[in-house]
Amino acid sequence: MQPRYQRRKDARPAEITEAAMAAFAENGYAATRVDDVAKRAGVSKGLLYLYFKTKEDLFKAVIRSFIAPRIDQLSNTFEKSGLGAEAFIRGPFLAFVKTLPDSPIRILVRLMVSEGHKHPDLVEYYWEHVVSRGVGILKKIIQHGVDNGEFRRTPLLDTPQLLASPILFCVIWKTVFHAQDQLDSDTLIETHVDAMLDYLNAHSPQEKSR
Amino acid sequence: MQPRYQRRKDARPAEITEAAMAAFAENGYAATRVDDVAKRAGVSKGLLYLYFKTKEDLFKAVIRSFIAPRIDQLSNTFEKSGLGAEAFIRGPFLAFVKTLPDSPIRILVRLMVSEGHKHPDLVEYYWEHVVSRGVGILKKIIQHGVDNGEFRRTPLLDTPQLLASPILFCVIWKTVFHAQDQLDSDTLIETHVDAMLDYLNAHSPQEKSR
Amino acid sequence: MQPRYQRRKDARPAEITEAAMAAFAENGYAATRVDDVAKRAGVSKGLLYLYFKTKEDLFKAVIRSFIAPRIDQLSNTFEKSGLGAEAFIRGPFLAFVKTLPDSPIRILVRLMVSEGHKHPDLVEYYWEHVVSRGVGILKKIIQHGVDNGEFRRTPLLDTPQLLASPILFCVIWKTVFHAQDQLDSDTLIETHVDAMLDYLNAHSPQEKSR
Amino acid sequence: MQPRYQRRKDARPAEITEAAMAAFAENGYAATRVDDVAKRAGVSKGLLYLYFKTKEDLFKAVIRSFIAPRIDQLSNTFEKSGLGAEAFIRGPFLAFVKTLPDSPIRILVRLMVSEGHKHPDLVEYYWEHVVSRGVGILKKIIQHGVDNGEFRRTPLLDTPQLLASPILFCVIWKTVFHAQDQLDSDTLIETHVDAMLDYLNAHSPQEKSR
DNA sequence: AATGAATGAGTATTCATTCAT
DNA sequence: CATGAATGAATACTCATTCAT
Repeated sequence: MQPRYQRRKDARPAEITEAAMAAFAENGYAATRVDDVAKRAGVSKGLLYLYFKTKEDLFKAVIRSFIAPRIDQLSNTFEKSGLGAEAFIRGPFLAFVKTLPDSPIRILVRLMVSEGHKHPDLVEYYWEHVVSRGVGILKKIIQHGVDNGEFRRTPLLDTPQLLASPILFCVIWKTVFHAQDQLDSDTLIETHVDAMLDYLNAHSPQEKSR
Repeated sequence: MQPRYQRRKDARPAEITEAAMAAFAENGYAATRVDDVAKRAGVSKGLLYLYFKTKEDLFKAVIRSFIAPRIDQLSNTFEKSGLGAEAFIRGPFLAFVKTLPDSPIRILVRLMVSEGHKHPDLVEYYWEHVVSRGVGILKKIIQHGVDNGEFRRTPLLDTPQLLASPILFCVIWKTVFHAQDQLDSDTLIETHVDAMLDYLNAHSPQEKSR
Repeated sequence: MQPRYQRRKDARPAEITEAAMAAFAENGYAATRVDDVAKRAGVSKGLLYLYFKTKEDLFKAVIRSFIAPRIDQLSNTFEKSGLGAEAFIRGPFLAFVKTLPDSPIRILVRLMVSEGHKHPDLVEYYWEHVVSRGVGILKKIIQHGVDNGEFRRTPLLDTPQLLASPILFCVIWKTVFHAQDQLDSDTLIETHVDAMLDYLNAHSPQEKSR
Repeated sequence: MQPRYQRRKDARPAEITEAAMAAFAENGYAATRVDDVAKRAGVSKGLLYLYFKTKEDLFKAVIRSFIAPRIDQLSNTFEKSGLGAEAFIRGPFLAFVKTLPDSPIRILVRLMVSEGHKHPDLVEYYWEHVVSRGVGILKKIIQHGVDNGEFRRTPLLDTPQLLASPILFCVIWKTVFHAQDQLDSDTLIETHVDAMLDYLNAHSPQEKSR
């Protein structure tokens, strides 16, 4: 009958979720009004409640919409690339990582920091699906470097997230100080990676006592 | 039980501010009820409003109470120490930095990330009084190392905050994933500093062309 | 009992305004609770705030609802009547004026006296739309009487509101002393008009030196 | 011991009452804060409550402080003057009446109109001590004029307050429209008195049927 | 499916009043 | 007498949620 309506039916949840993402990103959870989300999505409040039972429901849907399948992709890329650890880090890894500070992940980080406390299940969810896997991949890469003689055995094997730490640093810095400072995140990240690789390289002559 | 009248005008603001700090840290700005802050402080709502005109006022007082005078202290320490750059970084700097991830700064960071958006003046305040100064000190130390031949000339001169980036990383990580993971922030920070110093050291034979 | 949903968007504002008029009339602005207005209107507080952004908004709407279009009507009546000034004053004018002391204008007067101070824009509004026009009509009538020889030239041309002053007098008197005294406002007003016309009449032989 | 203190002790209530009068005049009863009154009076809130048990108490004291003993004085003046009714009205009465619209009575009127409703005892008090007596004096004067042949018998004998009605009119007008219009109350009152006397004069040839 | 009028519990803020000092 | 810190009840206003249409 009314294809216009039917065609949109499937898209509705996503439309609302996107509007909500923008709203939550701007104001945080508590300060975001459901009314506003509905208005942004061009939908009535009533309809919104048809798709999401509560405001919290909507919030969770927003957070979940961030699942980064690229994490697994990164893992695959590494295994299929046949590259050495350093080459992979300097190549695909660095390229990927440099895109993050200006990606929508900023929103996710902001929301997790602000609201994570109240939604432990979401934190758990992200930990399991994204973060711990990411850390696992990093560990695998470093281990691979050690195994094939590229890298020394360093404490980085126990805290591989150090390799990716500048991402979080840049995201936070940009989120908070965007008005005060234009951080050159590319350079910062590259420098960090350079330093890490120096540190990891087995041919480095210094004694790393600790 | 408690005497109704305590007549301790001077201590009150600090008492209230501390209670508010705890409350804001737990729930964020919007989700914190003034009523609760008053209760925590063992004070009536009315009294709270005698000292702070609005909830926002209170919030700002909390944030401002974080001024880290230790920043300047660090600067002084460096200049008076007579230590070389590396020695200073490995010594007093590292010691100081390792205390941060578990200090109340966690709260500050959380609040700045969650609510900074809404209070640009506070962000500005912190930028001016704390962050930009901190960055300045880092730069001065590195520059000193370059000047006296300890360090190579690297991009770290332009993004000195990289030296301190793990602090923010650890704070965020612990804030969000305290239930999932016990991050060994000491090791992470030490490893990072080791790596940075390797990278900076002039005697390092590699070409850092980048 | 009452259906929760009445869906009568159009009538709502007027219903609320009327309830508010009664409440404000009874207690004045500050002492009227929005809750009470809502209750009187048989409506929830929330709905009230859907139509009026603030309590002051509501107050202004109430005051504005008093616009007396009869003012202009009076002017037209005079011009179309073809009556002489005295005949008009003794006829339509007197009839109209006698209705006022017991009309809802009492409320308006009370509110303007009590709250006018705080709402200068409302006073201005009424001055412009009602009072100054009313004074203008009075002046026109008297001037007409002078022009066609009915009336002498008297100071009433400069203070024509004197002709209508008993209205305000009666309203105030009744408002304040309703429990102490039953003022016969009809007689008072008629007497006043009689006196004014005597005074105005050109054939009156006395010298008005003043 | 402390004559400074003791000397003021007696004056305190009056000082507070005056400050309160100013405050109530500006804002009305409900919108006046006891704090403000105390501050205006240069006194602590606690002391204020030592003299006046409640805010309402204070209000009543303010209102009562207005008792116009001049009312009785006017009555005496009339009886001792030996003047005829017209001469008295044109003389001492007019002079007295013309002072009123700009006297503090404005405040009293405003307060009675705004708050009288809530304080019937005050209204009663004023009715008995001031207003009904004033009306009585007016009636006596007019009656005297009738008795000695100066005046005709008119309905003014039943509504003698008409003679004084412009006072109230001017007070209200000035209170409400001070920003819009500079009413020449002297002229208005004089004109009104002229007209009333014309009307009252027995030698006036017209038939006053009503 | 879609709307938006209607609800009411919840929150910031004010201010008369008290009372330890 | 005098103070002003302290209280808490009262009140304007918001917003998630419901439901007749």
